[in-house]
Amino acid sequence: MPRSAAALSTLAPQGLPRKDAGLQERRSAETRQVILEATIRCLARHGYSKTTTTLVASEARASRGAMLHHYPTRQALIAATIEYAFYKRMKTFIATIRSLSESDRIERNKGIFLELRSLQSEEYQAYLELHVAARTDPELRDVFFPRAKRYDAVWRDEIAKAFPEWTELGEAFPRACELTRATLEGLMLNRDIWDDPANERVVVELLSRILTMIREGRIEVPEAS
Amino acid sequence: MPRSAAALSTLAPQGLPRKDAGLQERRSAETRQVILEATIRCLARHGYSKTTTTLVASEARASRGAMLHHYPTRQALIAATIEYAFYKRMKTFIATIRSLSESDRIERNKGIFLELRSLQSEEYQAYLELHVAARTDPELRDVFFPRAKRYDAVWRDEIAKAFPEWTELGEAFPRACELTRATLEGLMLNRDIWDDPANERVVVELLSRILTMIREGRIEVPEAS
DNA sequence: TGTTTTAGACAAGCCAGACTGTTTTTCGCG
DNA sequence: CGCGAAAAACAGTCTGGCTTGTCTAAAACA
Repeated sequence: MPRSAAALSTLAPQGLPRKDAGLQERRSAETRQVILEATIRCLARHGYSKTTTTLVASEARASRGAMLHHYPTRQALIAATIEYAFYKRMKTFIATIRSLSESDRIERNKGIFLELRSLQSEEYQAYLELHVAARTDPELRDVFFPRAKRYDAVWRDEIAKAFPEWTELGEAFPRACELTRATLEGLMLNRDIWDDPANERVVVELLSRILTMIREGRIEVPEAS
Repeated sequence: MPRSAAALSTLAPQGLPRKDAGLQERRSAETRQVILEATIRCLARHGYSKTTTTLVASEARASRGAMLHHYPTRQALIAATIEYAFYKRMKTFIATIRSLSESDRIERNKGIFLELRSLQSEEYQAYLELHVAARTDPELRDVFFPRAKRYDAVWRDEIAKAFPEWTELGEAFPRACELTRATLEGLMLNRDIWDDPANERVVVELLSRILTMIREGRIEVPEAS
């Protein structure tokens, strides 16, 4: 199976548990994973600035010394978490997409609902925290945005593979994807404020109809000028 | 002119400069405004957690003592900034909407582009910082969300007044508004990552076409179940 | 034994809020 | 009109708490 350069498999995080490995290495990798999971939880629940090395260690039930052994600085911890969080979210998202029946995927646009669910995961919450923090924190900026752009490329690539029937639409497809993601992310962002599940469902349903109409050519997507 | 309970005028922030007032009160109000502007700048440029009282004071060219005189705690400062930032952004947005020609407003959906520009203001950047921080900071949460919900009501009310020709669509109009805002906010959120002005324009143009089709009844908006 | 992992203490730095002192404005009252 | 006290605005210091990264030492493992 030929893989594009931006495939998900090209960026599996390093240093995580593998079956084949000495006892020590396995133990070490396990600790690292526990720490990364704890970091995601802290980011999602307490925000970026309150995700201190102390808090992460306690959340991971590890000593601070142990943590700083695996991730010498907070930066290193955050960098590893960025990769881990994105990879984990993307992997389950893709897997779920692949498990859809053809009619669910094509006619009922179930992908939207999966994306919406993916945006509710702790991994995305953590990702959003990092994203917003990166806008104003120069150090984090350098760590976050290059990775975020790579992940975006992976996302587009995997989506294209998962929805082959859209490809004949050409540029209309990526634009539809951007529209979808922007809308869903915006919807999630305002969720606590609008606070109306019924209306939210209607908007998502509306988006679904719009996508169908785009696919059927009943809404024309403009070309870049 | 009868005003609805949620009109913008109902929540003009207190304690800001007025022409009629004693010298002391005027001076005081001026200082407060300078401080609030500085806070917005700090939030937009450095983020919530780095917006310290010290930084704000220096940005406002005021002493820390002066600042703590007007806003005894950081909480108080933030609360005042929330109100000020929203009011300021909303006011210029509404004013710009009102200045549109009828054809720009109705046929060309210029409102979308104004909203998009509004989302690029420092006031919105600050607002986003506060919003995201409020999700994880319990104290800020109590201060932010009640206000944010009030502002949302104001926004809906003012939009309804500014686009009278949509009202006959009934519930389709607020849903279209939510779709628009979600999409534009999501677009702004991903701006640094997607980083492609041409594509962004296309998506906005697509959104514009969608809105036109909704208004003309060519896209049916589902009802809440 | 030698290396990896875990544990915990320490110093340096920063921030919020409390505090004291200073200057400017207001206003009552002769 | 003008003087003096009260109040408001402004300035800057101090302390306690928290965080980070470093460092030493012990424990687990190969």
